[in-house]
Amino acid sequence: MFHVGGARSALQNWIYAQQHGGVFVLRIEDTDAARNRPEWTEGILSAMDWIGIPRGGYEGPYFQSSYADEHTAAATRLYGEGRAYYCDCTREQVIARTGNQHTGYDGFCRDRGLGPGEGRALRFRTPDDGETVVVDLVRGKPSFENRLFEDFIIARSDGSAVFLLANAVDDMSMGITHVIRGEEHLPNAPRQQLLWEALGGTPPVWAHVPVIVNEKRQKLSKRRDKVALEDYRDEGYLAATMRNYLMLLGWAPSGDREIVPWSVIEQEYRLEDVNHAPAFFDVKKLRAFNGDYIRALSAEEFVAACTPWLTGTATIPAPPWDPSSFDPAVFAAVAPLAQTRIAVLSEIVEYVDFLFLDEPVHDPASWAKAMKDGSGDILDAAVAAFAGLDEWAAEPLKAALEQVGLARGLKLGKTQAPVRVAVTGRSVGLPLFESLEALGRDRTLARLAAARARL
RNA sequence: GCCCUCAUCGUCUAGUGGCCUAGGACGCCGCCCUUUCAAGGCGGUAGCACGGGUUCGAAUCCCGUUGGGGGUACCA
Repeated sequence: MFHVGGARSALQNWIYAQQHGGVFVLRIEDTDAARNRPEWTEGILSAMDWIGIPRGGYEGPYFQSSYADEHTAAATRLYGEGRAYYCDCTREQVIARTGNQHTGYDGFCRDRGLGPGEGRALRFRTPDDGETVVVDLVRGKPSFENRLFEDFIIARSDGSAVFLLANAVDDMSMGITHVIRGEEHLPNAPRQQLLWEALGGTPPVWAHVPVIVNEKRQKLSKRRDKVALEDYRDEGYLAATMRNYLMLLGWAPSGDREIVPWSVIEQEYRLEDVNHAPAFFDVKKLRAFNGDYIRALSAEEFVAACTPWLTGTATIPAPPWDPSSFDPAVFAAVAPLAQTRIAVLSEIVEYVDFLFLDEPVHDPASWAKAMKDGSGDILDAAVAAFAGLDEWAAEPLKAALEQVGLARGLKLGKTQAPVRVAVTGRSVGLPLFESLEALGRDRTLARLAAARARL
């Protein structure tokens, strides 16, 4: 699962590295073994590749868990230098002493001189005064009062390092100069910076980008929101749409433009220009963008783009028809008509299913609406008119049905309704006569007759 | 609670003291086109959170209020 917020961060890192001749380093932060699976990495890499960050285009992936020895060594060093101390307090004991769940650690073990041992975690001795100023590309120079930091844990009682320490150590050894990530990490920046300094390094430049929120203005969460990039991909959002839209959250290219080639974004994107407020992930707008991107495809590209939904893949469900009855030529003939009608690729199936199914799926509401009195007469007349056609093509079919309507004082819009439902099963769909042409004479006539019999 | 942070149409944004009677996009509404539905064309709706300053002049600068978001784990 690759979170859309993560995708946005990756894109931002990728662009920043490109613009400054740097390299984007991908590190999988898997220090919490209980919450990580090696196989998840492949999903992330392929999702990144899909959205435009090719394998090989970055350094890594590195796995944080494989540097555990370095992390431990750093912890030991910090302890040896008196920058950290062991603590055997449980959370409950701390709360009992402070009487408050939110006040943080009270420094109880600071000067107890405890050595390593069972049930003892290592805490970093934070400065008692002064302030830590972080250089941040999007927010300027946020400063934090050191006395407000609790002595946070840097190594668990089993000796393993936690995120804060592991990151500082890895960032230093990997020569990280810029850390571009979500705003939720802003409070971590000064702590990590303190660690960098304690370890003798020069802290990086940070960039904390506002989070993406849902309609309730809460940070997009895996639990309640649709956040997996793969889900959007499988629904039929184009990669180009996705990366364009993601970069537009909190930022806009020059001029009154929104849908722009990736090259423009690569050229103009500036973290310094990113808005400071959280942005709502608006799927309606995403859809609209995707529709635009789909319409911009050439006929060939559109057909190719639809293929996964026409055949099914490991992650995209197979269409409702028998694979052997799918005819690429027939699809190619109607594809341009569908191109202006769908906003996500998965919708292609319902537009063309009548061509490949033995029987069209009859939508009850459409049937009820179209098959009113007089429809039997229209169906009969249509069968008669169509059957006598020399050439089975859209134009003559249209002319024939117009005649049927003319004889009854009906506009084409009215006359075509029962025919459409009889043949396609639905009251809305592709232009009717082109659909009939693609379906063929025999099947059209058979469906018309079958519908007539059902009345 | 405490710390950090933010605030332009419903939403995403343009705007960096006069070009703003605030521009674009999505959404929504209407009209045109039309074999359904789309697409397309045209038009409309709607906003500088509030209160004080500073200034000849403030959406733009300062202060406060209110409201939002993030963090506050032996998670990352």
